[in-house]
Amino acid sequence: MTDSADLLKIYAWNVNGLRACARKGYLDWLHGSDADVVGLQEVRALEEQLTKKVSQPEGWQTHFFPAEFKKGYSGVGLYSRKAFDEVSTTMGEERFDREGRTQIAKLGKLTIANVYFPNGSGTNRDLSRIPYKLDFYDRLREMLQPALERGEPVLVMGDFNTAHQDIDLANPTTNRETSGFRPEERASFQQWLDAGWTDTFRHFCAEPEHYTWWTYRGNCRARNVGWRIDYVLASPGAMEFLMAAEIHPDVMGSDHCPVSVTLHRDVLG
Amino acid sequence: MTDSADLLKIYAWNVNGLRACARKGYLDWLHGSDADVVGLQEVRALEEQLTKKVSQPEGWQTHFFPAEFKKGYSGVGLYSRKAFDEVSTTMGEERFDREGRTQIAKLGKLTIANVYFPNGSGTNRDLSRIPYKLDFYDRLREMLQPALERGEPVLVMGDFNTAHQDIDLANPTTNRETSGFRPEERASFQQWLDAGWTDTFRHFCAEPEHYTWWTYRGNCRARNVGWRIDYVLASPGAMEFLMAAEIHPDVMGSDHCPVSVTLHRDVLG
DNA sequence: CATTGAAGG
DNA sequence: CCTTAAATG
Repeated sequence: MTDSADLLKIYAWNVNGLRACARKGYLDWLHGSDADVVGLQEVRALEEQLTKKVSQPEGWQTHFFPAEFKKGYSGVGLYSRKAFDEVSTTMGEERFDREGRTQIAKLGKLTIANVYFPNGSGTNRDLSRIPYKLDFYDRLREMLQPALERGEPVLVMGDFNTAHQDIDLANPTTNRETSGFRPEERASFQQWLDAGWTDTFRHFCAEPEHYTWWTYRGNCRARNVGWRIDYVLASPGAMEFLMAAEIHPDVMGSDHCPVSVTLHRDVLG
Repeated sequence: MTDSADLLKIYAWNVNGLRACARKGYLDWLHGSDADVVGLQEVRALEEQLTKKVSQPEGWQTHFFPAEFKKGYSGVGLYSRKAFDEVSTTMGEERFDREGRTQIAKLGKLTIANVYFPNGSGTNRDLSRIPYKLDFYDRLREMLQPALERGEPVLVMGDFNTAHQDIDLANPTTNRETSGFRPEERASFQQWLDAGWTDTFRHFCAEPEHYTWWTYRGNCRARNVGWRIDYVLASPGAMEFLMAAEIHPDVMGSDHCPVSVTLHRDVLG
């Protein structure tokens, strides 16, 4: 029998600007949540631009990794009730590291990669950033693969900016050529699964109409015209401890909603 | 005896972005007002960016003159219940005309110059735009002087971006070096009076603490820490018909408030 | 402390 | 449709 004290709940949320999200109640959500760890994407702020209540909330350990080449762009952040043993941010390539996209944290034996994968759309709504996005997918996967193969528990979570299959977006047909659902992007996502990672939400739920992002345009969220582009992937070593995977569409504050996994605490070793 | 049907009421208002001002009730003010003519400064929009209710309100004739070299910058607009006989916008120098600062309208014999005088502060909060501002003052004054000397009724109204005397701002001492109250700017304003123009508000009111602009910072408007930088100047030919000059500090929607003059309708000839 | 456009999403 | 920064006031 497992009671809640034995559980570890981990969230990933693209907040689309933490300052804006904070105005809409981020701290209420955080303090009221059952989260042990929260990974944010698109923080879009330097730590010093945040209020102290947001950057260092009572009862939480935080780490921020902003983009260094452009203010207000990208950026990831981690919150944990218990201090991480280690947080690293390098992918070994300056072109990835400078965009504030990746934090890899250790909590006991568990590795948590909090990631904001690149958007494939370039400056003029073109597809010019797709090669960078695919390279990023490859580099991170190659980086984490050894730990997976050693049987370690690893989570890769965040905004992948790709819907995997037709079931993962409301309008697959009209979006076949749209960045985020193009064949090469979907194939790149598939490579993670082929390499042994599990899409934790799909592990528990085969139903359609579960999305994590809705454009602000045209009232899409109310109509649930969305995309599932935020995921928690788990290595086989983490799957042994996986109790649940959820999407939280009722949590407001961003155009994305949080996603989560619940693990048995034994995953920490 | 003069009743209200014999009066002509003319307003000038720096709206600090007409789209923003419209969100805060500009049309309610306009339709509820006793204005015959309204001159706006800092419209900061092309006519096609305005809603039709704002750009062509029922019962009003309108003319807009935007800056042509930068979107969202400067721009003046005129509203009149009765059609103008003529509206011209050129000062004869491209460097002035391209910034959308001046409309000179004729209503019968009355000439109304609706003007957004340049701010003296340059890009880096420096004083680099003061020479341009002073040249603008000179050019417009020289342009209008012949009509004044012919005895015609002329009004020059709008945001002069200069407080004339100590009485015209809450903190004269600390602002002696600030653009808007520097000696050379005040002298340039004084030249209008020396040339025969009357500061209509001061004609009726010698009291201090009457301001037309308050910075949004630090709750200055509630504390009435402001500047009188919006004026209606009248030629001797207009002064003959002047009944009142007012400041309307209770009209909200901008960091400036409207100013007005009331003339006898005989000024139209 | 506001407004605006631009880039990015 | 929304966030952010930069220019401007």
